[in-house]
Order: sequence, then C-alpha cells, then structure tokens
Amino acid sequence: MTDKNTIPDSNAIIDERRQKLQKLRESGWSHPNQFRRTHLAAELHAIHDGQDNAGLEPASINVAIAGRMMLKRAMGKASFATLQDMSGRIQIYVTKDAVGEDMLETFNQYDLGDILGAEGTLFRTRTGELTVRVNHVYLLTKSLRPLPEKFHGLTDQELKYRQRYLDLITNEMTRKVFTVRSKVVQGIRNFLTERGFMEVETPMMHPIPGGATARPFITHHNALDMQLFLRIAPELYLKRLVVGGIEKVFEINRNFRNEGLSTRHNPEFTMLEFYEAYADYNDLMNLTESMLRKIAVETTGSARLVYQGREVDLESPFDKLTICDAMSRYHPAYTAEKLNDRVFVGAELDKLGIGFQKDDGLGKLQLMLFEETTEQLLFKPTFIINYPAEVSPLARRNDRNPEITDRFELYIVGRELANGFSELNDAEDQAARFSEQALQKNAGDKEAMHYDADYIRALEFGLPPTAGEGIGIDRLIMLLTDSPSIRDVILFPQMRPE
RNA sequence: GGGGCGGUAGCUCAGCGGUAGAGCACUCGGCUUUUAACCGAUUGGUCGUGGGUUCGAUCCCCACCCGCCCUACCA
Repeated sequence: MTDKNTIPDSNAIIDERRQKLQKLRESGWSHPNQFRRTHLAAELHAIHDGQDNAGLEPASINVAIAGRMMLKRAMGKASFATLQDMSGRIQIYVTKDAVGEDMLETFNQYDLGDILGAEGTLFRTRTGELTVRVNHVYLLTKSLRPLPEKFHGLTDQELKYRQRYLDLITNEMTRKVFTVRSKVVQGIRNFLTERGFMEVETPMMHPIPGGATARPFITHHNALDMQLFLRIAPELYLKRLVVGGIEKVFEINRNFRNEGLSTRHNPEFTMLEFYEAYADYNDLMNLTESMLRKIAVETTGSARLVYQGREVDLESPFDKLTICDAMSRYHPAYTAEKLNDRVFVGAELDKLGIGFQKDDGLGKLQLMLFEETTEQLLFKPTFIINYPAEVSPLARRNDRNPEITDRFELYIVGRELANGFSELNDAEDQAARFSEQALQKNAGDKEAMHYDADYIRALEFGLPPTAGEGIGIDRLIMLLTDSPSIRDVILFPQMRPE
C-alpha cells in the first residue's frame, strides 16, 4: 500500500459528513445495532398491493423498516425520503406533527446514503404510493461519502467493476444480474440433486494441474516446501470420486487459468462439472438440453431469450452436428468430399494463415478450420460432436472410429458453453495418452498435460463406464442476463491494481 | 502483442490555444402529500502523469499510466 491509499482522501462533502459524525459521537451516538425491522420493502408492497388509502390508513398498521436513504425531499415542516433495502424501495414521510420539531430537524441533517431505521404506520399518498408515516426514525449508520448522481447512477465501467458496492447501490440492473446468477446456481443445484447427484468440493490447489489444457497459476506451500498449482479443472478428482463409488457427482466452483483476459475470459471463472456412471455422452446432451431449458424458464420466465438483440431459442431441440456437417451447413462450399481431403483442408488453413504441423491428423485440421470459420456462427444452440482423439486426451474413443471420440461441445450465441464426453476408462489407453502429452510438454508445449500417476492408479482400480461434462457458469449467466462481457456477471472481476 | 475510443468537481457530462462550465450532490434560506420534488443563494477543480511546442496549454505534439471495446493468443 502506498501513502496515497492509506491516507483517507477528503473533499468538502466528506469533511462535512465527518463533522456531522463527530457531533453524533459527542451526543452519545455509537453505531447502534438494536433496531429490528418487521418487513422488507417488497413485502409491504406485496402484502398491501391493491389496498387503497381508505382501507389502509384507518387500520394503523405498524411496521419497522430499514435501509439506505436514496432520495430525500424536504419541505420545511415535513419530508419525504426513499429507503432502499435488499428487496427494493419504500417511501417514508416524516412530519413535524408526528415526530416533533427536534426529530424532524435531526432527520433533516441525515444525508443521502445514510442507513436509517424507521417505525410508523402505512398509508397511501394522493398519488397512490405506499408510504410509512414515521413516528420514530433512527440513524443506524452514517455514510461519509456522497453517493453517485441519483438519476444516472454509476456509469463509468471501471468504477462499476472496482467499486461494485456502489454499482449495486445505484444500479438496479446490476442487482438483477447477480440475483439471476444466484438463482441459476441454485436452480442447477436443485436440478442435479433431484436427479440423485451429490455435490462435492475437490482441491483448488493441485500438485499436478490436470483435466484441461491451459497454463496454470503457480504457488508455493511453505511447510511442505512444494510447488502447487491453482486448479485449471476439477475433472481428474471428480473421476477419482466416481472410482470411489460416488456414481453421480458434481462440483460448482472456481477454475484458474493463467491466460488472457477478454469479454469472455476472466482468470478465475466458475465451472459446473458433473459425472454420471452408466451413462454416455448422448445421455449428457439430453440432460444438458433439459437443464438449460428449465433454468432459463425458472430465472428469466422463458426459454426464448434475446441476446444482444437476437433471439435465442432454447425451447426447440438443439442442433446436433459433426464438425464437418457444421462447416458444410454454414459454408456450403465446404462439401463433405472436400473436407475429407487433407490437401484441401490444409490449403484452406494456409489461406487463412493458420499454422499446423505436418503430422497433425485430418481430424485436428478439420477442427482448426471449424474453429476459424464456423464456431462464431453457431448462434443457435448446437452440439458439435465427433472430436478427434488427438485433441481429446481424456475422452473415450468412438466404437466405430477410434480416431474420434464420443465427445461434444455445446455452442450458443457463437460461444462455447459446455464440453462433455464419455469418459476414457481404459487405464492403459489413458496411460499411453498421458505419455504422449508428456512428450509434447517436454518438447515445449506449455499447455500439454502432465502425466498424473495417481490418476492412472485410480483408473486401474476401475472407473465404471461414465460420462462427464463441464458448463461455464459465467458464460451461461451472460446468456441469461443479456450481458455483453464476462465482467458484468462476476462481482469482482480481475483488474489491474489502482 | 496490434488497433480504436476515453480519463475535466464526489457523480453524470460539456468545453478544446487566452486565468475552468452545467446538472445532481453538499452548505444556507423558503415550502406539511412530494417522488429525478420545487424556488432562491452559495460552495466545490494540480482538467490521468511527465516532458515538449508557445508570450500563454485542459486544448497541439511526444512518452507513460489507467480503463472500455475490437483483434490476436488461449479452452
């Protein structure tokens, strides 16, 4: 920390409020914590919805509410103010007649942003707004800093990310996004546990990073004097659990990848991974489709969404295409015949300036061409299937064609959302594929996988036939909240230090 | 890594060679059904940082820092 960060900055407004706080302290006020509320704002609106003032005011319904004062309208001998709690907003009305001159004067000293508690009775104003006629109002927390402009709120993207608390105070849309996020995660938990899956937590610190091809963050454990890696995926641990007999298992947690930042990448991101024994990748595609459909309806009210102005239909059956079929559909010039001609595919990659190795298989070249030309066009939900074995070191080979695997990726709005496959449970095949990855790592490929001997040992005890999948939660939230950047759906996205 | 745009009052923004502006917020005064309350009067700035050009720079030039977007890399 530099001096700049430890010396409290000040301006006329902050100085003024510090003086108010000082006077409060001198009067014996000391951040009281005995106020208890009876209702949230939204509860009061819900309970008394449709009730007019003739039915409301004579009933003298006592309520106690608390929240941050967001607006204030003082009129000499009476004041209106708007309090905001986690559920929404409600208006209070403080009058000299009801609270006396002293309390009104005290109330008028309170600032926007202060946390207040208020007791009183309900009525409706002549414009019909449900309001608490206050007979006691308490200052619970003094706010020393002025809030952002009351109408526009906080719009500066940098400040929204760095000071998310301010963004949450002032922008209802931001609160909505994270409310939806919470509901989505809860909905996924319910969906899976209802189907007999068990939620677990596996290590975040791995002696050997595995389960994906990505560069890891490296850290060090002092007492053990050993290098550790923040996990890039939980996959190998979850499959160890399936070996252990937890036949339906899932984890929702953070992965860390030491790679670039973008609107679709944050170095730490949330992944759902789940594994089901005695199931294959077709079962997972079915499960994924019904889960996404259900979650969309639960959290947005519909399986027909709009993302950045375009309709996304999660209601109709998703497309299911092989890598080559997808290219042929979106680029009719790429006929099946041409795509199976290694010379043609290689020439296309050359034309696009994409480098490849002489010993890369046709399947890998097709995948590279697909990623360059077609991936971003898959706006409509589409399962892409038949991934080549050479880029799928943890997936089961296809029974009819050992060059490809029983694997899929799900694309929606041109982005990868999920990746799943029938698991490779042949311990000897897995050992051979690890060896191959280890060779590539020694040859300088920073992303090739390590040889994980304990994982092989686990497989040697026997992994039942299993299928597993990962779903990027942040990207799912982006889709469901119509957010253009992953930073909009992560409360505290990675930023450079101030 | 490359490109584009941006950084001016606490916040939202205007100004773009001649000593810094508005709205909101703050302070003071008025107002007992307002609601982005209103009316009146104030207060508030190292114009991202450092160089340069100029009689004079917030404005032009260079470098740097920070951010957003695109692109590249990357599951």
